[in-house]
Amino acid sequence: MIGPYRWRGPYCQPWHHQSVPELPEVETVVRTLAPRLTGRQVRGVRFLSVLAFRGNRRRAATMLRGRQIEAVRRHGKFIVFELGGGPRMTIHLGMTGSLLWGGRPGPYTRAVFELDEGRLVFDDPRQFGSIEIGAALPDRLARLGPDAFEISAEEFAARLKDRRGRIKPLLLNQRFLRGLGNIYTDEALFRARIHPLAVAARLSRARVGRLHAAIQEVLGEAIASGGSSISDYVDAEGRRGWFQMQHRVYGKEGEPCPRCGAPIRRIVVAQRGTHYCPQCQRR
DNA sequence: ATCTATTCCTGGCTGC
DNA sequence: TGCAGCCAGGAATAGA
Repeated sequence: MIGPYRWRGPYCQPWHHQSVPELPEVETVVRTLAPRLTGRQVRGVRFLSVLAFRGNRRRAATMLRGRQIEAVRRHGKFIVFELGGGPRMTIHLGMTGSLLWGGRPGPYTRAVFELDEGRLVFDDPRQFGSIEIGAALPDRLARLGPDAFEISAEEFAARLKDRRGRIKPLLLNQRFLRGLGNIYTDEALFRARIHPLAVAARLSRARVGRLHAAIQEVLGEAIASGGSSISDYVDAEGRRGWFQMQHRVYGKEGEPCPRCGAPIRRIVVAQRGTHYCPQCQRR
């Protein structure tokens, strides 16, 4: 992995030091890649794994060949490639996906895009990521909720108002709000001092406001720390920016809460490891 | 609407 | 030391 660590595959550190690509990581990838990819022409595509692309790979390669990349943007956790005169392509990084500009294909490379200038390599050891092309795509993207980093406090409150589910599963639901994943959800709930199992509709106006602010704060800080090392990010060396965010609760079970000192607790919510301070985040 | 369980995958960790 | 088994989770899906 990255920074002070030598590349020995993506799992040199325990999980709680790992950043799964969520909104800020995808945003960083897009900001890095957009200026390099925009205007480039796809010369050819190789899919090195059956799982990387669900569908007819040969047809997909034909559809992509010769297309110009007109724009690269983020939609929630999806990376959207606007291709001239053709359907869109999306890449989702899943759990362990990464896109490397000019990278060399390695043991976990699932797809290689050869461009008129340069090359884009999609690595994904666990293969939870996916590449999609086709007509159904705009629909699928449109079904997602508003962007977690763009939604206003008013709209956020309005959307929460009649939801009877627990707050954490709701925040993870991409059709409710797009972009948050397990880690930043825990971090935002901690900052807002809200219990992950609190019923969404029953949160006070003040708490909803705090939660909205906490989400913006956490995502903003993470993007800023990712952005600060963008130039490093691009060389195959890595994802340094992804690890600069300091987690306060995620992966810190048993460690003292940075606010009150009580030991951080870990429970399972919606089949996800969930970290919170039982003292600061009351039900 | 909301909840739970299951599936996909693999490296690293645990425990015997 | 070796190795089986478990664990992590984004998202789709099925079923309650």
